[in-house]
Amino acid sequence: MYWSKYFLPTLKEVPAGTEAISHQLSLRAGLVNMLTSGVYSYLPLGHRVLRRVENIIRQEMDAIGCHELLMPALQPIDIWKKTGRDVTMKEVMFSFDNKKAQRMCLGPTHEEIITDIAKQFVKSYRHLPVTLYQIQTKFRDEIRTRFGIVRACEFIMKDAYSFDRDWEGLKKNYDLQLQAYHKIFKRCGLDMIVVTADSGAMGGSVSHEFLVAAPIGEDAVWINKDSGQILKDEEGKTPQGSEWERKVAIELGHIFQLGTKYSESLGAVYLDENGSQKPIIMGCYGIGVSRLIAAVIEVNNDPAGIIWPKEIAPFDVEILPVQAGDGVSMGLAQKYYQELAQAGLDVLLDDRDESAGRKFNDADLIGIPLRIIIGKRMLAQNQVEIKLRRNGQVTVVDANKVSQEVLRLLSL
RNA sequence: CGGGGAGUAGCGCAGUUGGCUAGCGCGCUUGCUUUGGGAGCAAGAGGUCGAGAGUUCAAAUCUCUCCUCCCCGACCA
Repeated sequence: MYWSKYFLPTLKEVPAGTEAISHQLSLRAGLVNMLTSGVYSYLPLGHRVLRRVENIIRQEMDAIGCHELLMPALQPIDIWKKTGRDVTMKEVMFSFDNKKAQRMCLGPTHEEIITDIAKQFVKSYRHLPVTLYQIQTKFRDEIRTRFGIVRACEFIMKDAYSFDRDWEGLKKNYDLQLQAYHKIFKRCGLDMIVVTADSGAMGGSVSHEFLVAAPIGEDAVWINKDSGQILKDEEGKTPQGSEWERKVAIELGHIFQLGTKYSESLGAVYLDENGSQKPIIMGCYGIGVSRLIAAVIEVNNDPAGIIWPKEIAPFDVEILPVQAGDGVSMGLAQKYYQELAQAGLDVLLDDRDESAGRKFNDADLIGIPLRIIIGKRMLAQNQVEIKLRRNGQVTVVDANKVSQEVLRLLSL
Protein backbone atom coordinates (compact mmCIF):
# COMPACT_ATOMS: atom_id res chain seq x y z
CA MET A 1 0.00 0.00 0.00
CA TYR A 2 1.27 3.44 -0.93
CA TRP A 3 0.51 5.89 1.86
CA SER A 4 -0.19 8.78 -0.51
CA LYS A 5 -3.02 6.78 -2.06
CA TYR A 6 -4.28 5.27 1.19
CA PHE A 7 -6.89 6.55 3.64
CA LEU A 8 -4.87 6.92 6.80
CA PRO A 9 -5.63 10.14 8.68
CA THR A 10 -3.35 10.57 11.68
CA LEU A 11 -3.79 13.18 14.38
CA LYS A 12 -0.92 15.11 15.85
CA GLU A 13 -2.73 16.14 18.98
CA VAL A 14 -4.54 14.18 21.64
CA PRO A 15 -8.28 14.36 20.92
CA ALA A 16 -10.29 16.23 23.53
CA GLY A 17 -12.47 14.16 25.83
CA THR A 18 -10.26 11.10 25.88
CA GLU A 19 -8.39 9.67 28.82
CA ALA A 20 -7.55 6.07 28.08
CA ILE A 21 -4.30 5.65 26.15
CA SER A 22 -5.90 3.11 23.83
CA HIS A 23 -8.75 5.51 23.14
CA GLN A 24 -6.32 8.32 22.28
CA LEU A 25 -4.02 6.20 20.18
CA SER A 26 -6.77 4.43 18.27
CA LEU A 27 -8.09 7.84 17.24
CA ARG A 28 -4.69 9.41 16.59
CA ALA A 29 -3.42 6.49 14.54
CA GLY A 30 -6.47 6.62 12.30
CA LEU A 31 -7.82 3.23 13.37
CA VAL A 32 -11.32 4.28 14.36
CA ASN A 33 -13.67 7.22 14.28
CA MET A 34 -16.50 7.96 16.69
CA LEU A 35 -20.01 8.44 15.35
CA THR A 36 -21.60 8.85 18.76
CA SER A 37 -20.70 7.62 22.21
CA GLY A 38 -19.95 3.90 22.05
CA VAL A 39 -20.40 3.66 18.28
CA TYR A 40 -17.32 3.61 16.11
CA SER A 41 -16.31 3.23 12.48
CA TYR A 42 -13.26 1.16 11.72
CA LEU A 43 -11.14 3.11 9.30
CA PRO A 44 -8.97 1.15 6.84
CA LEU A 45 -6.02 0.73 9.19
CA GLY A 46 -8.23 -0.36 12.08
CA HIS A 47 -10.15 -2.63 9.78
CA ARG A 48 -6.93 -4.38 8.85
CA VAL A 49 -6.17 -5.07 12.51
CA LEU A 50 -9.71 -6.29 13.01
CA ARG A 51 -9.39 -8.70 10.08
CA ARG A 52 -6.11 -10.05 11.38
CA VAL A 53 -7.50 -10.71 14.84
CA GLU A 54 -10.61 -12.29 13.34
CA ASN A 55 -8.49 -14.54 11.18
CA ILE A 56 -6.46 -15.75 14.14
CA ILE A 57 -9.71 -16.58 15.88
CA ARG A 58 -11.05 -18.34 12.78
CA GLN A 59 -7.91 -20.42 12.45
CA GLU A 60 -7.99 -21.54 16.06
CA MET A 61 -11.71 -22.22 16.07
CA ASP A 62 -11.51 -24.18 12.82
CA ALA A 63 -8.52 -26.09 14.19
CA ILE A 64 -10.65 -27.59 16.95
CA GLY A 65 -13.45 -28.47 14.58
CA CYS A 66 -15.83 -25.57 15.00
CA HIS A 67 -17.92 -24.35 12.10
CA GLU A 68 -18.45 -20.72 11.28
CA LEU A 69 -21.92 -19.38 10.60
CA LEU A 70 -23.58 -15.98 10.75
CA MET A 71 -26.76 -15.28 12.67
CA PRO A 72 -29.01 -12.25 12.36
CA ALA A 73 -28.57 -9.18 14.50
CA LEU A 74 -32.26 -8.39 14.01
CA GLN A 75 -34.39 -10.64 16.17
CA PRO A 76 -38.02 -10.94 17.24
CA ILE A 77 -38.43 -10.41 20.98
CA ASP A 78 -40.69 -13.48 21.13
CA ILE A 79 -37.75 -15.84 21.13
CA TRP A 80 -36.32 -14.04 24.15
CA LYS A 81 -39.58 -14.50 26.02
CA LYS A 82 -39.05 -18.25 25.94
CA THR A 83 -36.00 -17.99 28.17
CA GLY A 84 -37.20 -15.03 30.18
CA ARG A 85 -34.27 -12.98 29.06
CA ASP A 86 -36.57 -10.40 27.48
CA VAL A 87 -36.91 -9.34 31.11
CA THR A 88 -33.48 -10.09 32.58
CA MET A 89 -31.63 -8.46 29.70
CA LYS A 90 -34.16 -5.71 29.07
CA GLU A 91 -31.79 -3.05 30.37
CA VAL A 92 -29.16 -3.69 27.71
CA MET A 93 -31.44 -4.49 24.80
CA PHE A 94 -32.09 -2.16 21.92
CA SER A 95 -35.72 -2.94 21.14
CA PHE A 96 -38.39 -1.38 19.00
CA ASP A 97 -41.52 -2.18 16.95
CA ASN A 98 -41.37 -2.91 13.25
CA LYS A 99 -44.07 -1.79 10.81
CA LYS A 100 -46.18 -4.84 11.61
CA ALA A 101 -46.06 -3.85 15.27
CA GLN A 102 -43.86 -6.82 16.10
CA ARG A 103 -41.48 -6.23 18.97
CA MET A 104 -37.93 -6.61 17.65
CA CYS A 105 -34.47 -6.24 19.14
CA LEU A 106 -30.88 -5.99 18.04
CA GLY A 107 -29.13 -9.07 19.35
CA PRO A 108 -27.06 -8.47 22.48
CA THR A 109 -25.95 -12.15 22.29
CA HIS A 110 -27.11 -15.27 20.48
CA GLU A 111 -27.87 -18.20 22.79
CA GLU A 112 -31.56 -18.11 21.95
CA ILE A 113 -30.98 -17.96 18.20
CA ILE A 114 -28.38 -20.72 18.06
CA THR A 115 -30.49 -22.94 20.29
CA ASP A 116 -33.42 -22.43 17.97
CA ILE A 117 -31.23 -23.57 15.08
CA ALA A 118 -30.10 -26.61 17.05
CA LYS A 119 -33.72 -27.43 17.90
CA GLN A 120 -34.56 -27.60 14.20
CA PHE A 121 -31.58 -29.53 12.89
CA VAL A 122 -29.99 -31.46 15.73
CA LYS A 123 -32.42 -34.32 16.27
CA SER A 124 -30.24 -37.31 16.99
CA TYR A 125 -27.22 -38.32 19.05
CA ARG A 126 -25.66 -38.96 15.61
CA HIS A 127 -25.64 -35.20 15.02
CA LEU A 128 -23.63 -34.59 18.18
CA PRO A 129 -21.26 -33.16 19.15
CA VAL A 130 -21.14 -30.01 17.09
CA THR A 131 -19.78 -26.53 17.78
CA LEU A 132 -20.81 -23.44 15.80
CA TYR A 133 -19.38 -19.95 15.99
CA GLN A 134 -19.71 -16.54 14.45
CA ILE A 135 -17.85 -13.26 14.44
CA GLN A 136 -20.52 -10.66 14.49
CA THR A 137 -21.70 -7.29 15.68
CA LYS A 138 -23.50 -7.24 19.00
CA PHE A 139 -25.70 -4.45 20.27
CA ARG A 140 -26.00 -3.55 23.92
CA ASP A 141 -27.52 -0.39 25.24
CA GLU A 142 -24.84 -0.04 27.89
CA ILE A 143 -25.65 1.91 31.02
CA ARG A 144 -22.38 3.66 30.44
CA THR A 145 -20.02 3.42 27.51
CA ARG A 146 -16.38 3.69 28.39
CA PHE A 147 -12.93 4.27 26.93
CA GLY A 148 -13.93 4.37 23.28
CA ILE A 149 -14.00 0.89 21.91
CA VAL A 150 -13.55 -0.83 25.28
CA ARG A 151 -17.17 -0.67 26.29
CA ALA A 152 -19.23 0.15 23.25
CA CYS A 153 -22.93 -0.14 22.40
CA GLU A 154 -22.08 -1.78 19.12
CA PHE A 155 -19.11 -4.10 19.18
CA ILE A 156 -17.66 -7.13 17.50
CA MET A 157 -17.71 -10.44 19.27
CA LYS A 158 -16.76 -14.00 18.52
CA ASP A 159 -19.33 -16.29 20.05
CA ALA A 160 -19.19 -20.05 19.84
CA TYR A 161 -21.77 -22.57 21.03
CA SER A 162 -21.13 -26.25 21.64
CA PHE A 163 -23.79 -28.96 21.62
CA ASP A 164 -23.22 -32.31 23.31
CA ARG A 165 -25.21 -35.31 24.33
CA ASP A 166 -23.80 -35.39 27.83
CA TRP A 167 -21.70 -33.50 30.35
CA GLU A 168 -18.66 -35.55 29.53
CA GLY A 169 -18.82 -34.34 25.95
CA LEU A 170 -19.34 -30.76 27.10
CA LYS A 171 -16.29 -30.96 29.32
CA LYS A 172 -14.22 -32.12 26.33
CA ASN A 173 -15.47 -29.30 24.15
CA TYR A 174 -15.02 -26.84 26.95
CA ASP A 175 -11.45 -27.92 27.39
CA LEU A 176 -10.80 -27.58 23.66
CA GLN A 177 -12.07 -24.01 23.79
CA LEU A 178 -9.98 -23.29 26.85
CA GLN A 179 -6.85 -24.40 25.01
CA ALA A 180 -7.82 -22.53 21.83
CA TYR A 181 -8.35 -19.37 23.86
CA HIS A 182 -4.85 -19.57 25.24
CA LYS A 183 -3.49 -19.84 21.70
CA ILE A 184 -5.60 -16.99 20.36
CA PHE A 185 -4.60 -14.54 23.05
CA LYS A 186 -0.97 -15.58 22.85
CA ARG A 187 -0.91 -14.98 19.11
CA CYS A 188 -2.39 -11.54 19.75
CA GLY A 189 0.57 -10.82 21.98
CA LEU A 190 -1.37 -10.81 25.24
CA ASP A 191 -0.53 -12.27 28.63
CA MET A 192 -3.78 -13.45 30.08
CA ILE A 193 -5.02 -13.91 33.59
CA VAL A 194 -7.49 -16.77 33.74
CA VAL A 195 -9.98 -17.04 36.56
CA THR A 196 -12.98 -19.18 37.29
CA ALA A 197 -15.94 -16.90 37.63
CA ASP A 198 -19.64 -16.54 38.29
CA SER A 199 -21.66 -17.13 35.19
CA GLY A 200 -24.12 -14.30 35.84
CA ALA A 201 -26.87 -13.72 33.30
CA MET A 202 -25.63 -16.53 31.06
CA GLY A 203 -26.73 -19.18 33.48
CA GLY A 204 -25.06 -22.54 33.97
CA SER A 205 -22.31 -23.54 36.32
CA VAL A 206 -18.62 -23.61 35.42
CA SER A 207 -17.06 -20.64 33.67
CA HIS A 208 -13.62 -19.20 33.00
CA GLU A 209 -12.83 -15.58 32.44
CA PHE A 210 -9.87 -14.34 30.41
CA LEU A 211 -8.53 -11.00 31.56
CA VAL A 212 -5.54 -8.87 30.75
CA ALA A 213 -3.94 -6.56 33.28
CA ALA A 214 -4.44 -2.99 32.13
CA PRO A 215 -4.96 0.36 33.85
CA ILE A 216 -8.37 0.81 32.24
CA GLY A 217 -9.65 -2.49 33.56
CA GLU A 218 -13.17 -2.72 34.87
CA ASP A 219 -12.37 -5.78 36.93
CA ALA A 220 -9.71 -6.68 39.42
CA VAL A 221 -8.04 -9.88 40.53
CA TRP A 222 -5.92 -10.97 43.46
CA ILE A 223 -2.77 -12.84 42.52
CA ASN A 224 -0.84 -14.85 45.07
CA LYS A 225 2.83 -14.20 44.34
CA ASP A 226 3.89 -17.44 46.06
CA SER A 227 1.37 -19.97 44.82
CA GLY A 228 0.24 -18.27 41.63
CA GLN A 229 -3.37 -18.66 42.76
CA ILE A 230 -5.75 -16.15 41.25
CA LEU A 231 -8.99 -14.91 42.76
CA LYS A 232 -11.53 -12.56 41.31
CA ASP A 233 -11.78 -9.37 43.32
CA GLU A 234 -15.32 -9.43 44.60
CA GLU A 235 -17.09 -7.60 47.37
CA GLY A 236 -15.93 -8.69 50.84
CA LYS A 237 -13.62 -11.38 49.58
CA THR A 238 -10.29 -9.65 50.14
CA PRO A 239 -7.64 -12.30 50.76
CA GLN A 240 -5.32 -11.71 53.72
CA GLY A 241 -1.55 -11.61 53.57
CA SER A 242 1.21 -9.63 51.91
CA GLU A 243 1.75 -12.27 49.23
CA TRP A 244 -1.52 -11.21 47.59
CA GLU A 245 -1.28 -8.54 44.93
CA ARG A 246 -4.29 -6.77 43.43
CA LYS A 247 -4.32 -6.13 39.69
CA VAL A 248 -6.82 -4.18 37.66
CA ALA A 249 -7.74 -6.05 34.52
CA ILE A 250 -10.04 -6.04 31.58
CA GLU A 251 -12.15 -8.99 30.49
CA LEU A 252 -11.65 -10.13 26.92
CA GLY A 253 -13.07 -13.61 26.95
CA HIS A 254 -15.53 -15.68 28.92
CA ILE A 255 -16.48 -19.30 28.48
CA PHE A 256 -19.39 -21.07 30.13
CA GLN A 257 -20.68 -24.58 30.65
CA LEU A 258 -24.33 -23.81 30.17
CA GLY A 259 -25.84 -27.26 30.48
CA THR A 260 -29.52 -27.37 29.60
CA LYS A 261 -30.70 -23.89 30.52
CA TYR A 262 -31.38 -22.89 26.93
CA SER A 263 -32.07 -26.27 25.38
CA GLU A 264 -34.80 -26.96 27.94
CA SER A 265 -36.54 -23.62 27.70
CA LEU A 266 -36.43 -23.67 23.90
CA GLY A 267 -37.09 -27.38 23.48
CA ALA A 268 -33.80 -28.36 21.84
CA VAL A 269 -33.81 -32.12 22.36
CA TYR A 270 -32.27 -35.15 20.67
CA LEU A 271 -33.00 -38.87 20.65
CA ASP A 272 -30.38 -41.19 22.09
CA GLU A 273 -29.67 -44.78 21.02
CA ASN A 274 -32.60 -46.00 23.05
CA GLY A 275 -34.97 -43.58 21.43
CA SER A 276 -35.40 -41.51 24.54
CA GLN A 277 -35.59 -37.75 24.31
CA LYS A 278 -32.95 -35.69 26.06
CA PRO A 279 -32.05 -32.01 26.23
CA ILE A 280 -28.88 -31.04 24.42
CA ILE A 281 -26.01 -30.06 26.71
CA MET A 282 -24.62 -26.68 25.75
CA GLY A 283 -21.59 -24.49 26.27
CA CYS A 284 -20.90 -20.98 25.06
CA TYR A 285 -17.62 -19.21 24.43
CA GLY A 286 -17.15 -15.49 23.82
CA ILE A 287 -14.33 -13.14 22.90
CA GLY A 288 -14.71 -9.37 22.66
CA VAL A 289 -12.87 -8.88 19.39
CA SER A 290 -13.02 -5.10 19.18
CA ARG A 291 -12.24 -4.77 22.87
CA LEU A 292 -9.27 -7.06 22.42
CA ILE A 293 -7.77 -4.54 20.01
CA ALA A 294 -8.12 -1.76 22.58
CA ALA A 295 -6.51 -3.98 25.21
CA VAL A 296 -3.60 -4.76 22.92
CA ILE A 297 -2.99 -1.04 22.40
CA GLU A 298 -3.38 -0.40 26.10
CA VAL A 299 -0.52 -2.76 26.98
CA ASN A 300 1.63 -2.21 23.87
CA ASN A 301 2.52 1.46 23.53
CA ASP A 302 5.12 4.06 24.41
CA PRO A 303 4.96 7.87 24.41
CA ALA A 304 5.40 7.90 20.61
CA GLY A 305 2.53 5.57 19.79
CA ILE A 306 1.36 2.03 19.30
CA ILE A 307 3.67 -0.98 19.21
CA TRP A 308 1.76 -3.72 17.40
CA PRO A 309 2.45 -7.36 18.12
CA LYS A 310 3.63 -9.01 14.92
CA GLU A 311 0.59 -11.13 14.14
CA ILE A 312 -2.04 -8.43 14.38
CA ALA A 313 -0.16 -5.41 13.03
CA PRO A 314 -2.03 -3.74 10.17
CA PHE A 315 1.11 -4.07 8.05
CA ASP A 316 4.20 -6.20 8.50
CA VAL A 317 6.68 -3.66 7.19
CA GLU A 318 6.75 0.07 6.57
CA ILE A 319 9.17 1.46 4.01
CA LEU A 320 10.15 5.05 4.71
CA PRO A 321 12.14 6.90 2.09
CA VAL A 322 13.23 10.05 3.92
CA GLN A 323 13.44 12.14 0.76
CA ALA A 324 10.47 11.15 -1.35
CA GLY A 325 11.69 13.45 -4.10
CA ASP A 326 14.95 11.56 -4.46
CA GLY A 327 14.68 9.20 -7.40
CA VAL A 328 17.25 6.73 -6.13
CA SER A 329 15.55 6.45 -2.72
CA MET A 330 12.11 5.98 -4.23
CA GLY A 331 13.41 3.50 -6.76
CA LEU A 332 14.87 1.37 -3.99
CA ALA A 333 11.73 1.77 -1.90
CA GLN A 334 9.63 0.45 -4.76
CA LYS A 335 12.03 -2.41 -5.33
CA TYR A 336 11.82 -3.51 -1.67
CA TYR A 337 8.05 -3.07 -1.82
CA GLN A 338 7.82 -5.49 -4.75
CA GLU A 339 10.13 -8.03 -3.23
CA LEU A 340 8.47 -8.08 0.17
CA ALA A 341 4.96 -8.10 -1.25
CA GLN A 342 5.94 -11.06 -3.39
CA ALA A 343 7.20 -12.78 -0.25
CA GLY A 344 3.63 -12.49 1.06
CA LEU A 345 4.08 -9.54 3.40
CA ASP A 346 1.71 -6.61 3.85
CA VAL A 347 3.83 -3.57 3.11
CA LEU A 348 3.14 0.12 3.64
CA LEU A 349 5.28 2.54 1.65
CA ASP A 350 5.28 6.10 2.98
CA ASP A 351 5.78 7.80 -0.37
CA ARG A 352 4.38 11.10 0.84
CA ASP A 353 6.38 14.20 0.08
CA GLU A 354 6.47 15.24 3.72
CA SER A 355 9.23 16.27 6.07
CA ALA A 356 11.29 13.53 7.64
CA GLY A 357 10.10 14.41 11.11
CA ARG A 358 6.47 13.98 10.27
CA LYS A 359 7.05 10.67 8.54
CA PHE A 360 9.09 9.31 11.45
CA ASN A 361 6.50 10.44 13.97
CA ASP A 362 3.64 8.96 11.99
CA ALA A 363 5.55 5.71 11.68
CA ASP A 364 6.03 5.57 15.45
CA LEU A 365 2.37 6.41 15.99
CA ILE A 366 0.89 3.69 13.79
CA GLY A 367 3.43 1.21 15.14
CA ILE A 368 4.27 -1.15 12.28
CA PRO A 369 6.70 -3.71 13.77
CA LEU A 370 9.51 -3.19 11.28
CA ARG A 371 10.62 -0.09 9.39
CA ILE A 372 12.98 0.27 6.45
CA ILE A 373 14.50 3.75 6.40
CA ILE A 374 16.02 4.87 3.11
CA GLY A 375 17.91 8.16 3.25
CA LYS A 376 20.51 9.88 1.10
CA ARG A 377 22.98 10.00 3.96
CA MET A 378 23.17 6.23 4.41
CA LEU A 379 22.66 5.57 0.74
CA ALA A 380 25.95 7.35 0.01
CA GLN A 381 27.58 4.25 1.49
CA ASN A 382 25.04 1.99 -0.19
CA GLN A 383 23.39 1.36 3.17
CA VAL A 384 19.83 1.25 4.46
CA GLU A 385 18.52 1.07 8.01
CA ILE A 386 16.04 -1.39 9.43
CA LYS A 387 14.44 -0.32 12.69
CA LEU A 388 12.34 -2.38 15.06
CA ARG A 389 9.43 -0.51 16.57
CA ARG A 390 9.39 -2.58 19.72
CA ASN A 391 12.85 -1.71 21.04
CA GLY A 392 14.09 0.93 18.64
CA GLN A 393 16.95 -1.32 17.60
CA VAL A 394 18.51 -0.26 14.28
CA THR A 395 20.32 -2.59 11.91
CA VAL A 396 22.39 -1.08 9.12
CA VAL A 397 22.22 -3.26 6.04
CA ASP A 398 23.75 -3.30 2.59
CA ALA A 399 21.16 -1.81 0.24
CA ASN A 400 21.19 -4.96 -1.85
CA LYS A 401 20.37 -7.25 1.06
CA VAL A 402 17.44 -5.43 2.64
CA SER A 403 14.62 -7.82 1.76
CA GLN A 404 16.53 -10.87 2.95
CA GLU A 405 17.34 -9.14 6.22
CA VAL A 406 13.72 -8.07 6.71
CA LEU A 407 12.51 -11.61 6.21
CA ARG A 408 15.14 -12.86 8.64
CA LEU A 409 14.20 -10.30 11.30
CA LEU A 410 10.49 -11.05 10.94
CA SER A 411 11.06 -14.77 11.36
CA LEU A 412 12.74 -14.26 14.76
C1' C B 1 -29.84 6.81 36.70
C1' G B 2 -26.83 9.78 40.68
C1' G B 3 -22.14 12.89 41.16
C1' G B 4 -18.16 15.79 38.58
C1' G B 5 -16.09 18.17 34.01
C1' A B 6 -16.61 20.06 28.95
C1' G B 7 -19.04 21.92 24.04
C1' U B 8 -16.05 28.42 19.73
C1' A B 9 -13.23 26.35 11.78
C1' G B 10 -11.38 19.39 10.15
C1' C B 11 -8.10 18.91 15.02
C1' G B 12 -6.14 21.38 19.66
C1' C B 13 -7.32 25.90 22.08
C1' A B 14 -7.85 31.52 23.57
C1' G B 15 -11.71 35.06 23.92
C1' U B 16 -16.79 34.88 28.61
C1' U B 17 -16.90 41.94 34.36
C1' G B 18 -22.17 42.12 27.45
C1' G B 19 -19.51 46.56 22.90
C1' C B 20 -15.54 47.32 16.48
C1' U B 21 -15.57 42.81 10.80
C1' A B 22 -14.79 36.29 16.47
C1' G B 23 -9.01 35.09 17.08
C1' C B 24 -4.35 31.74 17.62
C1' G B 25 -1.62 27.09 16.51
C1' C B 26 -1.94 22.76 13.53
C1' G B 27 -4.15 20.88 9.24
C1' C B 28 -6.20 22.23 4.18
C1' U B 29 -5.53 25.12 -1.11
C1' U B 30 -1.83 27.75 -4.63
C1' G B 31 3.31 29.16 -5.67
C1' C B 32 8.54 29.06 -4.57
C1' U B 33 12.31 27.18 -1.34
C1' U B 34 12.90 22.72 1.67
C1' U B 35 13.33 17.29 3.50
C1' G B 36 17.59 12.17 9.02
C1' G B 37 12.58 13.48 14.09
C1' G B 38 5.87 17.16 13.25
C1' A B 39 10.25 22.94 7.76
C1' G B 40 10.33 28.50 5.75
C1' C B 41 8.20 32.66 3.04
C1' A B 42 3.94 34.61 0.46
C1' A B 43 -1.15 34.50 -0.89
C1' G B 44 -5.91 32.00 0.24
C1' A B 45 -10.33 28.86 1.67
C1' G B 46 -12.91 27.47 5.93
C1' G B 47 -17.58 29.69 11.59
C1' U B 48 -25.79 28.65 12.56
C1' C B 49 -19.63 30.34 18.85
C1' G B 50 -23.97 22.64 20.68
C1' A B 51 -29.73 23.87 20.00
C1' G B 52 -34.08 26.74 21.23
C1' A B 53 -36.30 30.62 23.90
C1' G B 54 -35.59 35.06 26.83
C1' U B 55 -33.23 39.93 28.76
C1' U B 56 -30.86 44.19 26.03
C1' C B 57 -29.73 49.63 21.73
C1' A B 58 -26.20 45.44 21.50
C1' A B 59 -25.22 38.30 23.40
C1' A B 60 -19.79 33.50 22.04
C1' U B 61 -20.28 36.43 26.76
C1' C B 62 -26.24 37.24 31.11
C1' U B 63 -31.07 33.96 32.33
C1' C B 64 -34.05 29.49 31.45
C1' U B 65 -34.87 24.82 28.96
C1' C B 66 -32.95 21.01 26.10
C1' C B 67 -29.01 18.14 23.47
C1' U B 68 -24.15 16.00 23.10
C1' C B 69 -19.29 14.24 24.75
C1' C B 70 -15.77 12.74 28.77
C1' C B 71 -14.72 10.89 33.88
C1' C B 72 -16.38 8.28 38.84
C1' G B 73 -20.31 4.36 40.71
C1' A B 74 -24.01 -0.68 39.49
C1' C B 75 -23.37 -4.22 34.45
C1' C B 76 -20.50 -6.98 30.87
C1' A B 77 -17.06 -9.30 26.04
